[in-house]
Amino acid sequence: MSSIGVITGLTRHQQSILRLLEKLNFPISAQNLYVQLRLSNQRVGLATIYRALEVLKLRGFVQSHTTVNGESLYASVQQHQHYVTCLHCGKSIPVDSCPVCELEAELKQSLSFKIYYHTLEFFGLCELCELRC
Amino acid sequence: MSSIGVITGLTRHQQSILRLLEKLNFPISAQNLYVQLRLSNQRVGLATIYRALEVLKLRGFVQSHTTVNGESLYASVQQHQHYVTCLHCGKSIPVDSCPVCELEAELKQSLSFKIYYHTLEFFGLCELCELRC
DNA sequence: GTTATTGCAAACAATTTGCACCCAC
DNA sequence: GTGGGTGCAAATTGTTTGCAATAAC
Repeated sequence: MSSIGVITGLTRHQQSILRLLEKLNFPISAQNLYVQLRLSNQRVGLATIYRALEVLKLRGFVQSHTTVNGESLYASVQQHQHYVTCLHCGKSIPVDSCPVCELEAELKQSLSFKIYYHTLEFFGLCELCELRC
Repeated sequence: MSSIGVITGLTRHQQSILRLLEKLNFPISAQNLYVQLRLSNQRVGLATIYRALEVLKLRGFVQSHTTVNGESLYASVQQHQHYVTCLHCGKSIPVDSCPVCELEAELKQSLSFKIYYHTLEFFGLCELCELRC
């Protein structure tokens, strides 16, 4: 399901942030989103971005996770991409397959929760850091 | 693999924090760990706890994730427990099965990363919040 | 006109850092 | 004694809040 196109009940900033996240194919921080939007000459405040991301998360359009250095990264749930991340240097590489979707379908049946999406991430050490540690 | 018992190269606080996390069967915040340790009359500073958790994460003994309200929770990787979490109220319920371990084994073979553990979480709305939203 | 949204700056809170002290070896 | 480990307090930083100005309808 693509969310591209106008979605009712979203403000203009919420719309443009969602568009941008859907266009990007990698997770991005709020601060970085702020820079991007200002560069494309949109007059927007950082607080608005945080408020918009909050709403988009609550509505199930956007997901976030926290990096090794404590920063939150945001991405469209459409991306549905998983990563292997190095605990030491933070380097991430994408993982192609996802064994979770089947289970997700089951849970949607069996639980009273309405499930929007899932996150899956592998952690370890990359080749370089393994040598260094 | 149980880590209970003395692990070489860990300081006393790192040891006791790891023990505590292994004894608890739920994720806990650093601040909360601080309270717990002080209650069991250990003289320890909050900074030490953050430093210890950092080391334990780097060594692959402990994993963390961020709650809906931006707080980091820490858990022993032994727990290997996944959750469905409500985006609105933050309520979490555990998920029994895990379809990921097989893929993890594959990745360990095919990637140059040394993988310690994975995180998997489902997000959505619980029954109550779905009605309220 | 009325109401929700926004930008800005100030406030907040979790986490990190600096540094003197302490403990282990 | 020497080195790393530690507690405390101060500093930092990502995020949130208060509020007047602005946009939406």
